[in-house]
Amino acid sequence: MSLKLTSYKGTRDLYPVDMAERRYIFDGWRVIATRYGYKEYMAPLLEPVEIYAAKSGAEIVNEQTYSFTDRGGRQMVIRPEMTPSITRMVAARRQEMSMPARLYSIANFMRYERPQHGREREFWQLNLDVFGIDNIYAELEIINMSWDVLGYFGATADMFTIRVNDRRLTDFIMRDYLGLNDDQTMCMIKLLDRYDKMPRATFDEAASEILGGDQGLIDRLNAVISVETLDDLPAEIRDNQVTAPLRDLLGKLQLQGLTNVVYSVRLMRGFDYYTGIVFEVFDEAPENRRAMFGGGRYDGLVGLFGVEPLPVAGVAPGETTFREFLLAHNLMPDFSDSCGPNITILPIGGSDTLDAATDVADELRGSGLNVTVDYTGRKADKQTKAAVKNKAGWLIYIGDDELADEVMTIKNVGTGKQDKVPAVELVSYFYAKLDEQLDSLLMDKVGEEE
RNA sequence: GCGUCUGUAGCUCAGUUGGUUAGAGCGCUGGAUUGUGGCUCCGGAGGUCGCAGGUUCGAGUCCUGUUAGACGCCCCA
Repeated sequence: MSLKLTSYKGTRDLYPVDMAERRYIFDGWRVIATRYGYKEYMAPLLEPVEIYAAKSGAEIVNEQTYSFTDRGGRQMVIRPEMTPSITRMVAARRQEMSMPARLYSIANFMRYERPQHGREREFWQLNLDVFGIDNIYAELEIINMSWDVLGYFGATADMFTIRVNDRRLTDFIMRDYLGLNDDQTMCMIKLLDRYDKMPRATFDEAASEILGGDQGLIDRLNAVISVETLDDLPAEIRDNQVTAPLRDLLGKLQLQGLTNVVYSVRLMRGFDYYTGIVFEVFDEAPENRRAMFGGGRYDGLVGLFGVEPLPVAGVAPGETTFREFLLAHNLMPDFSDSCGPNITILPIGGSDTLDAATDVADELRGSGLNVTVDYTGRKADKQTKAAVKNKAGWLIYIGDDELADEVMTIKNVGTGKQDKVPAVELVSYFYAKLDEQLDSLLMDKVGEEE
C-alpha cells in the first residue's frame, strides 16, 4: 500500500513552471493595485462561522465551507471569501482610519464544491475594495482597475466585455414595473441570471409560471429582457430617476474610451449583499465564453459590525479564470526555460575540485550572484547536459588543471564561447558580463520604443 | 446531491474476434568518450493494464460494482 501521488480533490500542485505563471499574474495584480494607491493587507485563514452567516445563507455556509470545531468548542471556517474579513478589519478601526480607505490582498480561499472548468476547491483571488466613497466615482475607479488589471497583461477591448447593471434598477423593474412580490422577484432574478444557459422556450415557460400566466406581464417582461442599452428600455423605466447612476457611470466610462463596457439588464450577480451598481467581466474567447469575475457596491456590510455604516465598492478577480483568460488569448509567456541559477559550477576532477567548487560558489554568492554546484561526480558531458537543461547562463569548469593553475574555465551557454579567468578575478568578470547584458537589454528596449 | 465521458510506464499512446512472458516514442538514467550541451549508437530502471467481483480452460480486451479525474447541472458568497 503506497501513498497517493495526486493532490487533494480541487487543489493543484504547483511545480516551478506553474509557480512562475502564478507569480507573473500576482506581480501584475500588485503593480495595478499599487498604481491606484491601494495598500496591501492580510486577514487570518480562519474565521468564526458567524461572520459569514450574517451575510450568506446558513445553508451555503454549512454545506460549502470547510468548517470544524476548535478545541475550545468554537465553530471555525476556512475563509471562503475575503469580504467579511476585510469588512471586520475596517469596522474595527472605523474611527481612526482615514477615508477613503483603499485596500487590496492576494489570498487563497477554500470552498467545498464539485470542481469543474474554472472552479477549484482551493483558489486565489485579488480583492480590491475602496471604503468611504458614496458616489459613482468609486465604481468608476473599480471598473477602471478591472480593465487595467487585464490590460496590463496585454488584453485588448475585443478580448473581453464588461457588463454593468444596477441592483436598484433591477428592483424597480421587478416591483414597480412588473409589480412582483418578494418571492416572485427572487425567482425572477434567479431565472434571469440563467437566461443565457437555457433555450428560449424553457425560459418563457419558467417566466410564465412566475408571472402566473398573466399575458400582460409576460409582454412587459419581454419588452425589457432583450434590450441592449438603457435607451431601449420602455419609457416608464427609461425616464425614471432610478436609471441616473447607471447613465452617469456608462457616460463617464465612454468618455474614457472604454468601448467594451455595456449595460446588461440580465446581469444579476446572485443577490447577496450588493446594493447598487454591479458588474461582471466576460471572457469573449470563443472557446471560453463566460463570466471571469465581478464586483459592485455593497454599502450595508460595515454597519453589521455595530459601527457607523460605510459605503464600499469592490471587485475580486480570481486566479483560475484569469489564468485561463491569458492562455485562451495567448497572453501567457512561456516560463518553461526561465528557472535555474545563473551560474553552475561543474567540478570535473578529483574530490579536491568538489571542495574548490564549494569555495568558489560561496565567494560568488557572497557577491550577490546566483550559483549552484553539480555535486554528483558525473562525467563532464553529463554535468554539462544537466546544467544546460536547467537553463544555466554560465558554466564554470573546475578540473585538476584549473586547480593547479588557479584559472577557471568559464563557458557562456548561449554563445558556447569559453574564457580562461584567473580565480581572483571571477567576481569582477561576472559583473562585467552582467553590465553588458543590462546594456544590451536597454538597447533592445530603446529599439522597441522607436 | 444528479448526469455524461475517460482510466494501459513519469508523459503521449498502441495492444487484432478474448490466447504464451504487455509494447513504442519521448522523458529519466548509465555507457560509447578517466575534461565540455541540443546529434548518433548501445544498455538500464520504471506496469499487480485504476480497484474489486463475475463470465471463461484462459480477461488489458466481455459484464457488474466501485474509485479517481475531466466536463456539465444544482450552487457559485
